[in-house]
Amino acid sequence: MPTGFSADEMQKLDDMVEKRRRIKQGELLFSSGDEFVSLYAIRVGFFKTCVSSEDGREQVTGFQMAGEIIGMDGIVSDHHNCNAIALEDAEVCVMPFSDIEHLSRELPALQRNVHKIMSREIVRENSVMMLLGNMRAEERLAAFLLNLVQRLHARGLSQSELVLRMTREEIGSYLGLKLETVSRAFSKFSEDGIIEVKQRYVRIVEPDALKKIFNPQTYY
Amino acid sequence: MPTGFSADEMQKLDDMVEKRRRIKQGELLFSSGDEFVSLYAIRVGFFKTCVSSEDGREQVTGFQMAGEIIGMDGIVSDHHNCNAIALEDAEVCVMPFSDIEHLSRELPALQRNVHKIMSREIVRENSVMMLLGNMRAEERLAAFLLNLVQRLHARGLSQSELVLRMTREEIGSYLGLKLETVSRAFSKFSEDGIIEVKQRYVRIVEPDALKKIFNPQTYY
DNA sequence: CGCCGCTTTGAGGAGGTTCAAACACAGTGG
DNA sequence: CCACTGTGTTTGAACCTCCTCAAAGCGGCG
Repeated sequence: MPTGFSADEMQKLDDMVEKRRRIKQGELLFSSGDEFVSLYAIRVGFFKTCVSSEDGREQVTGFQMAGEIIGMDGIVSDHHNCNAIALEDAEVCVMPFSDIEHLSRELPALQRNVHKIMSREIVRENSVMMLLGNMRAEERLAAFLLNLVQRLHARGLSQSELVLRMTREEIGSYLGLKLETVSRAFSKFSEDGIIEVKQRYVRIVEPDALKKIFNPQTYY
Repeated sequence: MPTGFSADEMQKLDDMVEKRRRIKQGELLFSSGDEFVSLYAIRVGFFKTCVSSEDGREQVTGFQMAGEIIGMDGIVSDHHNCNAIALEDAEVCVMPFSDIEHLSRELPALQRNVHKIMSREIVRENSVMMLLGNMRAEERLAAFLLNLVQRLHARGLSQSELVLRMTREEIGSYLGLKLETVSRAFSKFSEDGIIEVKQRYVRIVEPDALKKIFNPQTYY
């Protein structure tokens, strides 16, 4: 949240986000069909969101980490349209959406923030569509790794090392690939000396090579 | 827009949407990088939105018709993140976003509406991700046709006949397929007697067959 | 230790892409 | 009026990437 609020306003914001909820690894924060009541701000932990078709196919629609907001899919129909699952033990702030709407009528900065968060999600999904529609397997994985490490770095973590919170299958689902294809791409990057991989641990040795794979043209 | 506004409120809404803009076929309503000022409500016509990567690949992110809102991609960064191109001569209402934010502080129903519109876009993009990540070519085209005809029907048009406003290439870009693959899928549906196709004209002869292709499980 | 979930690797196959050529249709101008 | 042109579409054949199926390997945990 940006600053620029008075003490009184901060108090109201604090009241809104006072409620916490813990979710253990593997448990659902909410699932498709649940009544929509609140948005959730992730305090600690790592989530995936996924939708499933009636015939049982699953699509991971995003991975969310501390500081990010989830649940906006529920606003349109007053019911959630995806599942949110904790990939590690997690804690969220429960923010009742009616409170958010009420408060953001008084606090233009909060209103603007809510709009930006939703717009950011729209833009993110646009770039995932680009990924899924136009890119080859290795380009997708390169983009995925670069995005993850960039977000982790913004949270004070390393920009070259990370521990994946999700399985190859979940990465594959997000990227529109099978788990074997993801594994092969990891192996290829490793053989080429671009990354070091050991199970969930990944170290990015040649970030520029990764960027070049993600976006070839820029480097011609 | 839903009703439930007083006469005074309606006047304010009218003032906000008074400004119109005409866009000829092939012209841009806005393009990536443009400063974000307004959302646009389509009054007449048909648009596509698309993003392009630095190496020139294009991804159509959506097709929008009369009654739908575009431009929400611009909120997050105060600059648009995609191009909006008219696929036929069109007219839009220009709705300055600062006015929208100002008014929606006074009108909870408007505020709620703005939130729903953005949430709807997020949910729509989720289902496109499912399409791109999990479905085969014919399933994608079936889903696309069913979605189009359903939206047209909601506007009082036929639920079995439509004239496509976009090329095979644009459909392909949206669905993550090449234009030849789209063409072949049309031909296949036509051979199977599911649809009749003549260039841009399409008649859905067997909607149930199309639904079955889109979602096999439901019909087992 | 031995089980279980996850990952890696290989071989073969399928769906979609690429390249190429012919066709349909609308608009233009002789 | 009709040939001419350009854009968009259809169809075919060869190819390539990714998927499928299968088996083995790794690592954590009871």
